[in-house]
Amino acid sequence: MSREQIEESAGPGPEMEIVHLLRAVAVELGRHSARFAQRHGLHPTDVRALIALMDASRAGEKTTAGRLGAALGLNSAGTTALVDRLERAGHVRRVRGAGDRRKVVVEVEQRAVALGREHFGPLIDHAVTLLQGYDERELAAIRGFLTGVRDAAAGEDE
Amino acid sequence: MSREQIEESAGPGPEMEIVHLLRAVAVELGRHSARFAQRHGLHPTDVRALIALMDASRAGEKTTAGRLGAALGLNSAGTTALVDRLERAGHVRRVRGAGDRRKVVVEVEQRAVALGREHFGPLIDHAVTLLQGYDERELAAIRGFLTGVRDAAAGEDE
DNA sequence: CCCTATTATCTCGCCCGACGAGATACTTGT
DNA sequence: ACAAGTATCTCGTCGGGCGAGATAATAGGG
Repeated sequence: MSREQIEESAGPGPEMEIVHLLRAVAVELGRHSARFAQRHGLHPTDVRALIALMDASRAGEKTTAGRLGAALGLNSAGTTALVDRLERAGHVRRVRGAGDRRKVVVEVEQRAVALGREHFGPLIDHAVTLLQGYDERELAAIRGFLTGVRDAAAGEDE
Repeated sequence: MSREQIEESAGPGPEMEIVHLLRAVAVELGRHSARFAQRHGLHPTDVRALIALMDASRAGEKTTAGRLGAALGLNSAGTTALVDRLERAGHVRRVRGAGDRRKVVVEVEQRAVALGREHFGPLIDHAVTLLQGYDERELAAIRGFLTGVRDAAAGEDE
């Protein structure tokens, strides 16, 4: 076992402190989403779905029911139930595919976007303000670290 | 509306890019935990419980069933079921409280710690290696940003 | 020291999100 | 036009989490 590995597991080195900090951030962001969910009578999966839909929308892509379910790791039955819930709550609407009429495109209602902005806006503003206090090199470090961790977490297996 | 706010909502400014990056990191860390869960036949809640138990253990604290449930937002029935599952799978053991015999202390089995290290170790090593490439000022920026976001996400409401 | 109030956990019955299997509707290739 | 393939939906079931209440142990007033 190398010296570094011993330090990782045994002592709170300066790097490990940041690793735990990042985990804490992930946990708190999760809690923050959960509060949004509970406040609007949604389930965690519903929030994940809305976020996925808005991400796709921002990238200019249409999201079908199947693609949404796949992104969330649900099977077709669960996907139908999910879209049913979101539609019943007025957060999305089903639109039959124009070219391929088997498909169902799920579109986010403006009302849901507004609710999301209302809840996550202050936190985003706060983060942006924080970032405005750093210079280019510091921003590059933050960006580089986050990118590295994201890619490592995403690609590590399978 | 100020110039900054227009940029936040409308355009992908340099700050918003990092904000989305942070969210992506949170999502990927969640997926990574989910893979660990599925691989060992656990539910997301079980993983959260193990992490909470190990955090407490690292801080030298004994965790009772009640405290564990409160940390996860479960009621007593759910907590009992959770500890039942973890105990049946051999990840924890129940120990009757020494001083107060009503309490049940939940202790993590070494086997579970080893499984966790096996799964999360490589990712942690990768993050530590990344961090070793930055100087003090860059590390301070990363630490400062993460701390700020964590506190904002945790304290924003209620 | 006993009796009541309080605390910690567990048991029981229910709800509902997610799954597997299969039905239905539409499209594509021959 | 027909068979094979694809996208979504329906039905029955499983299981995590909840509310209500039972049980066991501690703490406090008389």
